Amino acid sequence: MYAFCIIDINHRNVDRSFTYLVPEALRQEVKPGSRVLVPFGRRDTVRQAFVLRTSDRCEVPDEKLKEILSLAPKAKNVEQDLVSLAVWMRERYGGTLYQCLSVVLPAKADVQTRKARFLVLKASREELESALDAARKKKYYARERLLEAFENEPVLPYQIVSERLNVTAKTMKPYLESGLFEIRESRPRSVGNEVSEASEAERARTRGMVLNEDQEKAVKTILEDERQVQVLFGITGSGKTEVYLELISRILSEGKEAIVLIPEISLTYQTVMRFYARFGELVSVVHSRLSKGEKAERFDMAKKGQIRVMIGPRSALFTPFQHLGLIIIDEFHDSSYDSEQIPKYNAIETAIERSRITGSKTVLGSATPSVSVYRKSVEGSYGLVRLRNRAVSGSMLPKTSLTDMRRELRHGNRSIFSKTLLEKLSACLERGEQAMLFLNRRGYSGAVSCRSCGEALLCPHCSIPLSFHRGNRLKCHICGYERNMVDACPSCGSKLIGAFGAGTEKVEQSLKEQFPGVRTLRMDADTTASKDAHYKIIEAFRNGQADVLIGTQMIVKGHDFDRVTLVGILAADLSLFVPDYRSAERTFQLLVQAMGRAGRRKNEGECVIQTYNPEHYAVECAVRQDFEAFYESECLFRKEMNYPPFGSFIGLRIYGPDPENCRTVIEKISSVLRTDYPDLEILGPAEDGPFKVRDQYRYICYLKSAGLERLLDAKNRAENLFDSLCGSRQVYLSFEN
DNA sequence: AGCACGCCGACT
DNA sequence: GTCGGCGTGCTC
Repeated sequence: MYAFCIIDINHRNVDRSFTYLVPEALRQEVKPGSRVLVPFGRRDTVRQAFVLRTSDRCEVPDEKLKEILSLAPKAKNVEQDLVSLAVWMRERYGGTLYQCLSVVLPAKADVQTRKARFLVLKASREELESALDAARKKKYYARERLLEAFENEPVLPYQIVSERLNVTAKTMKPYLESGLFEIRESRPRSVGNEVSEASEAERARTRGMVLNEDQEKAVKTILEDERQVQVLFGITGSGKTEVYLELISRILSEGKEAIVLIPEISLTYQTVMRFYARFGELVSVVHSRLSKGEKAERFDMAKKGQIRVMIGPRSALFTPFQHLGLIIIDEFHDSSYDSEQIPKYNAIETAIERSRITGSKTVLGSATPSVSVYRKSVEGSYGLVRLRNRAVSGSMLPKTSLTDMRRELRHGNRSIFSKTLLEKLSACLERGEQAMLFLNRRGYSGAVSCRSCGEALLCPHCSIPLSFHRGNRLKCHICGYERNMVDACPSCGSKLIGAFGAGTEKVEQSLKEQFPGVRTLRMDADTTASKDAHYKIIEAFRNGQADVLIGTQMIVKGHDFDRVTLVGILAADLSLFVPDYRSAERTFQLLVQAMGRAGRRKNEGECVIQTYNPEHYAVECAVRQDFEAFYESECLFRKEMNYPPFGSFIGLRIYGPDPENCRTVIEKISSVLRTDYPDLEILGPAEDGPFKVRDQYRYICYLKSAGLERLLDAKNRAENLFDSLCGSRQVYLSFEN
């Protein structure tokens, strides 16, 4: 028996598996995940190693192999759990263990053991307001936040204040220097009774928060049900957060800790404040803008138990809590839970694995659950809890109308807006209410092509067409390459070249033509490039500085705007035909989320969905907000195609600057896999779409099978082959799910 | 990471 | 002639 081991040395040069013989006496105990001691190197120094997997076959000649010495005396601490998690991630998603470990384990470098700092408000409320008003003239826009923050609690952790989210220490500086605040090194409990009274009052208010019947039942079921994973399926506005808060509170009272994952985009100051109001300084936040040191510091506090609730996107999953009791993933269908970097891990799967290792519970919350997860709860392997009603009484789901743009075209309407949408927009603006227009394409229009020869203008670094933007510019939406618009076709010289389709820029322009004087804000990748832009646009819209917010999918996620009563979805089908088996699911989710933005409060909301595919089940079910019907139709399709959850697949991608090298490598790997894994369905290799991205040529090969296990076996084989085939040549390997 | 092999400058 | 610089490469 052979054991494939990772030596416990954090360095790329030794970050590959080494094969050891398993002595007879250890056969029972040596299994994937166990820690062993092995002789390593010329000197046979004794080192710890992690067993990745065992096998009765190996490609290294026996005479080179050494024997495992013994099991490592295992120190059962959280580090160990996280290492196991990294081992699991490496097995599941590929890459090197070094890469997985660096994602999972907090950066050891520059951990400053600074004391937590607290901001104490010294001034009266009036003084604060007038000082903030003065500062506002200098474009410091933190006013409302600060007022809100210090309303109930004159002492707040500096990190929470300075960090609503995009407001940096620099922005805070003028306030700090104003003398309004004092910074203290530790929580000033002795500052005065009024401090603790105020915070106590606030706590009491939220502690005694009354859950409605549905919420109460949800909490009870989630806590009492045996199953490790619980799906919380609640329509938009049904009050999932209250359920989270109550669950956390129960978990804390058992002496355990909780992690709350939220999509990066909805990590707003309000979200954090709701948790802070309930749990005070036990709550902390991590997010991508923190420096390594800041993040390490917070993780360190979590490890020591000074922090017991961690909120953050994806990476907060790796908070080194010692007594983890609960992982909550809000809006778990969100695509930000898929990492784009190697290891390309999925935070849902990884959270479930972490909670399995630690014996804690995972709660997956969404208004639009993914088909794969929902199926597990239908099957009964996950628990399912529903919130069927909106928590704010009186608020209801928007009245929705579907307009067929093919018909509009037949009636001579060639504009981006249907007649219905124009009428409703006009009425909405007249009432002085706000509207949101959603279009999943940025720029002015789409591809630029020649009407004479049909050639499209491609990005020189990526094999996709350039998009036309305002100011006669062409941009690549993958790599950001930019150039001026051409006046003749580079391939045939014809002057008949033009751009097709409409993007958010064109929507903005057309809207201004239709409604002169309308105040608009546009939010897409182009307007949110600078650091605080995202936040500024949202705030400006919230404060009523615009009538219409136009944007790509980033406007539909989680933001609550009280005064929005109309949502227009300009092209519901744009996301429908992207080559991904989940495109229908994504479209359904996007539509339901977008519709959920209307009528969040007492005003009744309306929604207009424009589409060229009104009969497609994703569109049709979204209009009726009928998740079950969508789920049934989608399952038929997935089953037919053997797509998840009815079958598994892994995409094996080889990429690099030289297409020939890549092709040779992927052909070699796929041919070996074909002979060694005749039971797997192997598609390709073929050029990936797009073939070239940032000057890297990409080939892909799909492995399909009923279960994941054989696929992971083949994946390991592919990695070993890849290592022996190309050491340091510029060819890279990654896996897609 | 460690450690060995290895090929060029100033020292007993 | 040899001690020692750290560049390169290997560790099952």
